[in-house]
Parts: sequence; structure tokens; C-alpha cells
Amino acid sequence: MIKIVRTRFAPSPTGYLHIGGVRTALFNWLFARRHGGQFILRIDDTDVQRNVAEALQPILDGFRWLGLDWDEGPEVGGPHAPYYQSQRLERYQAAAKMLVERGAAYYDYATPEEVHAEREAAEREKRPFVYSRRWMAVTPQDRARFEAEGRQATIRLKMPRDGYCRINDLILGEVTFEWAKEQDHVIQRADGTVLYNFATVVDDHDMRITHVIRAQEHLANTPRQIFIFQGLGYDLPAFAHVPYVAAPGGKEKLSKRKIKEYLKNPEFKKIYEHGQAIAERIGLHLAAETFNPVIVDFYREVGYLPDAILNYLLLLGWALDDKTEFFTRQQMIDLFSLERVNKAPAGFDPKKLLAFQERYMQQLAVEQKVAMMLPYLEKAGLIASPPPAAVREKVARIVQAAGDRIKVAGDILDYDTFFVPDDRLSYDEAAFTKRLRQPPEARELLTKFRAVLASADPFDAAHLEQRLQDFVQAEGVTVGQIIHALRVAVTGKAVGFGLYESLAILGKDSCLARIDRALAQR
RNA sequence: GGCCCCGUCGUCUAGAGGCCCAGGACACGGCCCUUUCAAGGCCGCGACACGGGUUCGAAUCCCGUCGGGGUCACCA
Repeated sequence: MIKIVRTRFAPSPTGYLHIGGVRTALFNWLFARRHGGQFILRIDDTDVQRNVAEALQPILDGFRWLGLDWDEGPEVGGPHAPYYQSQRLERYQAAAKMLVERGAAYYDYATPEEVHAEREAAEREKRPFVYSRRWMAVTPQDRARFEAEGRQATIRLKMPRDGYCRINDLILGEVTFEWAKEQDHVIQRADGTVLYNFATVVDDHDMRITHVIRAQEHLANTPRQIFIFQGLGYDLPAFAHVPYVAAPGGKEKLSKRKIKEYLKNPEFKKIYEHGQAIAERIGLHLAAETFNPVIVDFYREVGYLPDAILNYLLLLGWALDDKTEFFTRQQMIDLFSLERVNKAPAGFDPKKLLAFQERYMQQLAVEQKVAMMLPYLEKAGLIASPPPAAVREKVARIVQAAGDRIKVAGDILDYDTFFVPDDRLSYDEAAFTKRLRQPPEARELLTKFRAVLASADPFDAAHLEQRLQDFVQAEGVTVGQIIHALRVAVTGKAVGFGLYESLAILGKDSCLARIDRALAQR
């Protein structure tokens, strides 16, 4: 019988989707899709006191935005519901009890202090800690006696004390652990709630998970989980431990808590500031702790493409060959394999992510780009909402003219000059000085060229270029002497796309008004 | 510290004994194009952690050293 491949990703409802988590989820998703199987989302909320629904929403939104659909889980349900660990407690308790009955676990009446003391003693004597099982209840009489003392029971795993646990990991190969080094871990607390390592196993079995693809930090948990699977008489899933995603410019695991440290990295900082600037212009004032390149929401708000992010993440620890870099969704699914996942951690490089983003942006048609960018202009208060047809047309012309300069949708705000009223145009001071105050001939040339513009017809890029060429010839000056001054005067900025196209988009009236305004400034 | 994992250009990687005095991409530097800024084109810089084996031959296999990381909870 061929088992249908079923993989899962089990996020905790923390309020945001972590980029490293997405990479793990992506591998799970791809593996399931590759083999025509199912991808399950399960919520690890065993230890969460906060409002789960609220903290879960951003995560589900993130998955949807990225196009990583789940076959079973929150909001879609499924045959193994509920998919929230907090709602499965009775099932876990029944399993824990069964584990005790089968002799693979026991009721333990030690207090946390007593165990702690044993651990300290072992440390002092520099020997590995192994619980003495002094407060292990072997018989019902033991339980009664301990309880008479006012003690409360936890349930501990009764780990083997000899032999080896061999794991055949799909990525790492064979990994061997010594059973004797494993602890009698608590699986059920004194208050009856259960611990992650135990709940995970029960869920993976109940939900018929065939392949556990998870971060390598869980490798050390695997022996005890295998012990639980076997103790309960469950079939073992296959394990694949993917290396964790490392911090930018570092080797340690990427962590959402170390943002301040990452911001010392100039490249990370640059990407962050680029996004932060866009966010602020659309009225999002978010703290670095919750809005930064480690969190998926950052990319969504700033206007990245999901496909670019996924493509980048796919190549973080996986490669098809020595040349293929770009993968469509379908190609990813067709070509992904766990065998080609690297064993070593890969550093997260937001700059390379941006490079993928640029390439994906370049492939979009103008209409697609416009659709992405209109919301930014609306939120920044630069255009009406919904935008009239004429405005859309204008945005399309700008997007066309800007070409590859727009890397993320939010970059459209760099062209705000085309939307501000003529009398509110602000000038880049440094540029204004360099182009309009310092060159002695600037104002005179600009004044003369204003007259040329006033009579220009048609007011399009080709014609305007011709008029400017004629002008410099007639005046005996260079293009450089007039064009920079003109750019600053009409756009307020030193840089931008083609000037003739800029003039044409602005229209004659605006150009003339802006030149007048510039000439009036001292 | 115990256990486990890992170690090719700054970064992501290709490489499964001769195709490699190591290939690609990002970044970086230069040139070209050019009204600015991008984009694009061309060129360049740049790595097998180290030491021993095995072999006619090692980035690839073995051993050791060093280095990095993960994990050691009644967290997930």
C-alpha cells in the first residue's frame, strides 16, 4: 500500500510570520505538492495564554499572501480536526495514560526542587545527569502513598538506559544517539497539561503525517519522540531536518529578538530603512521589533512579490544544479527534492532577496505593476481613492517611464513629484544650489527655455527633445548646462527617469508653473 | 561542559576520485552605454579550515586537529 504523503507545519501563534519559518514551511509544502500529497497547518498553542485568534491571523494572512495553501488546518478544517493543540488536551491525556499502561512512561512524584537538586549534584560531580527515579510510582500503592504526602504527579518517559537510537534522516543521513544520555522527560505536567514533544507525536500520528520536515534545532528532540511513537505502537514517520536559517552576516540562528544587532549590518540596515521609509509614507508607523526584514509582513507592506520571496527562500539551502536560479511555482514543485537540501546552515541575505525581487518585478506587465502601486499612492494621499481613469493613465505612463527603477511597489512613491500640486513642490536643497544657484548662466537659460516650452506643440517627449537640441545649438551651450537646471526646476529632484518624458507627463501648464516657481526662489 | 550537526569565493551555492591550477549567482571594483539615477553589456577581484593518510591521482574517501552552530526545562 502506498501512503499518501502528508507534511505539516506547526506555527505558534506569535503574531507574526518569521522568514525562517516560511522556509521550513515552503519545503514542507513543496514536498507535499511534489508527491501529490497534503500539507497540513497545525497550531502549536499548548503554552499560549494570549489571544490566539488575534495572534494567528497575521500568520494565516502571510501564508495566503505567499500562496502556500494548506489542505487541512485553521479556517479550512479537515478530517482530523481540531488543528489546535489547545483543543486536543483530552486526546493527549488519554495517550499519556496509555503510555504509562504500556510501561513506557510512569507517574512521578518528585517536586521540581527535588529534581533540580539531583541535577545540580550531578553537575557538581561532573557526571551526566540521570534521574534516580526515586519518586517514580511503580504500583497503585506507591501513588497512594506519595499522594498522601501531598505530592502531585507528572508523567515522565521511562527512557531506555542502554542501546542506541538510530535515525535515518532524509537530509542528514544516519544519526545515532545513545539512549542512556536521554532524560526521563516530563510529558504531562502536574496540572494535567502536556508538553510540546509529546503533543507533537500524538498529533503527527493522529493526522497521519508521513514526513516530518522541520528545523535542525529539533534533531535533539527526535530520540524521545521516536521513543514515544514506539511506546504508543505508532508507525514512525520519516524525518528530515533542514538546517536553520542563520543571521545576516553571522552563523547563529536567525532570531526575531536580535533585530538591533542585525541593524548594525549595513546591508540589512539599508533594506530595513528602505522599507521603513515606504511604510511611513503610507501611514504605517511600526517599531523595528515588529516590522523588519525577518518578518514576512515587512515584504508585503513594502510591496515585494511573493514569488520572488519564495524563489529566494527555495535557494537558501537548496539548489537544483550549478546554473538554474529562477523557478516558477510549478517548476519548484516539479523539481524539489529533500536529497538536494544542504546540511549546513545558510545565512539570510536580504540584499539577495531584493535582487530576486528586482528580476521578478522586471517581468511584470505595466498594468500589473500599476495595480500593485495604486494603493501606495492612495495611502500616501497623493491620489484620490478610488483613482479616476485619468490618474491611472498617468501612473501607467510613470511606471512605463520609470522602468526598472521601481524595485518594489512602494518605490512608486519616489515619483511623488508628479502628484504634488505645483505650488507645493519642494526642492532638494543640495540639487537646487548645485544646478540653479551656482551656475551663473542657469537662470537666464532657464528663462529663455521657458519661452520655448510655452510654444512647444505637441508637448511630447520626442518633440521636446528636438526643441531642446535646437535650443542648445542656437544658444551655443551644452545640453548639460540646461538639462540639470530644468530637471531640478520641474521635478525638485536631482535624479529621475528621462527628463523629456517627465516634462510630457507633467504637461505644459505644470512645467511652466514650476519653472516660474523655481525662478522665484533665491 | 555532555550529546549531536556542520565546515568550497564576503554571501548563497555547483562539485558524489581524474571533466576543477574549482563553475554560476548576489555583493564589490573597473569600463561601455548615458541629461541624472537605475537597468543592460563586457571585464575583473575572490574559496576547497588545517594536518596526516589511502590512491597513479582527492574539494571529493579515512583519521585527527581546529573552527562554527544546535541542544541539554513541568518552553515551543
